[in-house]
Amino acid sequence: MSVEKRFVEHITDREEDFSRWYTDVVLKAELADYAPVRGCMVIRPYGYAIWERVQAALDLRIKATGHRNAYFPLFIPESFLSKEAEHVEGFAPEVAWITQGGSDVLEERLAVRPTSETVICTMYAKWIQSWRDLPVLINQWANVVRWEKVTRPFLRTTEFLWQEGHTAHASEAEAREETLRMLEVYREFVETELAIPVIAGLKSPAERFAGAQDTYSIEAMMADGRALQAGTSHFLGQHFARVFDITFLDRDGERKFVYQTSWGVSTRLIGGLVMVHGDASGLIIPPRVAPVEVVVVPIYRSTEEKEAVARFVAEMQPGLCGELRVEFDWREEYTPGYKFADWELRGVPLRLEVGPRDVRNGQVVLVRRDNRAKTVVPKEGVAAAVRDMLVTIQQALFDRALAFREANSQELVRLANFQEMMSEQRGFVHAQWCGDPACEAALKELTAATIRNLPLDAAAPDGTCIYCGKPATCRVVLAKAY
RNA sequence: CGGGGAGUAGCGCAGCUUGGUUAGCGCGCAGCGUUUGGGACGCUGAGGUCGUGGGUUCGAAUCCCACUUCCCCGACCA
Repeated sequence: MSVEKRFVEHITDREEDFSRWYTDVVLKAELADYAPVRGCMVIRPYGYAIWERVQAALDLRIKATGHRNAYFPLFIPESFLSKEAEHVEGFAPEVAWITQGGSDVLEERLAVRPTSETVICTMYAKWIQSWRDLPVLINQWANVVRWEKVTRPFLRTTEFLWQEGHTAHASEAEAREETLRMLEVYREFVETELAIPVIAGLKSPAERFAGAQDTYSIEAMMADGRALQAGTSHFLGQHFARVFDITFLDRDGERKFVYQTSWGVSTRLIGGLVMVHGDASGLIIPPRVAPVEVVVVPIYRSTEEKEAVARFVAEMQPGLCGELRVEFDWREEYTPGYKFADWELRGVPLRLEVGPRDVRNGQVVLVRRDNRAKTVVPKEGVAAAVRDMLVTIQQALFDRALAFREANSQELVRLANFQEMMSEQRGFVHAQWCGDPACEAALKELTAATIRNLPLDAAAPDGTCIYCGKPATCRVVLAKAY
């Protein structure tokens, strides 16, 4: 029996059934639970604590790039949504409608926002008069509703939490710069805080956001080799400005339409976190977003031992608690072994064991969640050792995820090899493309994989389209996606 | 939205084919005692509108119809 198997009793085997493993972990680690409403979930305190850390870390970056938070209404009049044809068409199938308020049937239906472009644009038209009013850099943290047919906790739920940034600029260049700036903020944020390596790139026209001129995304590889879109940033051009009449008087005395962007990441990131770092024992949370960084598990038999351990822990406590998120597990009803498994399931990155032996030797045992490596450290150096180790774990998780992605990525030029790869195993395929949507659609039909994006850091194309064999115009990453 | 599977105690399941007394089992939960360095053990105990609604029947967890929710595989989306 493998080490993993010996330690795990209640979770579906990850290799056997990845989907069930995912659901088991989300439920058993108490990140979320199914709500009594179709497609909806309850984010439980532990899961919400992760979201709060994600929010805090991202909000800091959003503000550092000059944006401010605001809040727009949940309800959007139907007429607003209908104004931009492409936009409505894109969202129509998944909009929830309010037709009645109290006992009165509404004259105009209200959409529960699937995204807020239309309300925000309506307000921007009112607020923007002069070039002096630009740029407008606003972000909102909100819930949105999309009536999805198939739902899964965190990955796709009817209602989800996200942040949506909406900006307006005087020039195209400035708006394009903003679009890429925020994409880069997402890339850095996801890689630094969530330890998830991503590929930043341009979406193909077929995968573009409804109403956008260009859509960019960051794409991550899950442990089953499938891709997860972890964030998007859109250059909206003047589409919405024209429809919602957002104009300003420029320095040259001319009235012009603004250029806009929008960008967002959602609670889906938590699903990604689970699927990238988790293992057979459950969750592994990168230290920087972990609600609990270190769990202290005391070990004792007799009352005397318990008291000795308690004194020992109390002496360490000031050094630990100052800047670390620490949990002390003094529960009487569970054995240490149970607690080990319990906190591993919850993904706490570092465990600190203190038993009679450690008290005698003036030491503690540190156990890493990611590789279960044990280190004995003297009591005096505990806080420093813990801090160091958390940094190490954060990096190790990123490195492991990156190595996994590379091991499951291939550069392919022949269609047959692509089909073979997608049928036997999953992963990312780097290939070249002629840019014809017909080839893209045919590839999807053939392999179930889609063009995830056109990586920004890719070299210039120098070959032929993997499907039609004509000269390629770009390099793409293909994968089956969530 | 199409195809398949499922809903019985907090969780995992049996019972249903062939309707018939108080609907079982394991884990978990509560109390007490012994335990505690990788998911401890004993004893005692609590816990169920059998997903919801309707129908058939003297009688339904079991048979029939509708609805609903979840899971898996596809088509659509963050």
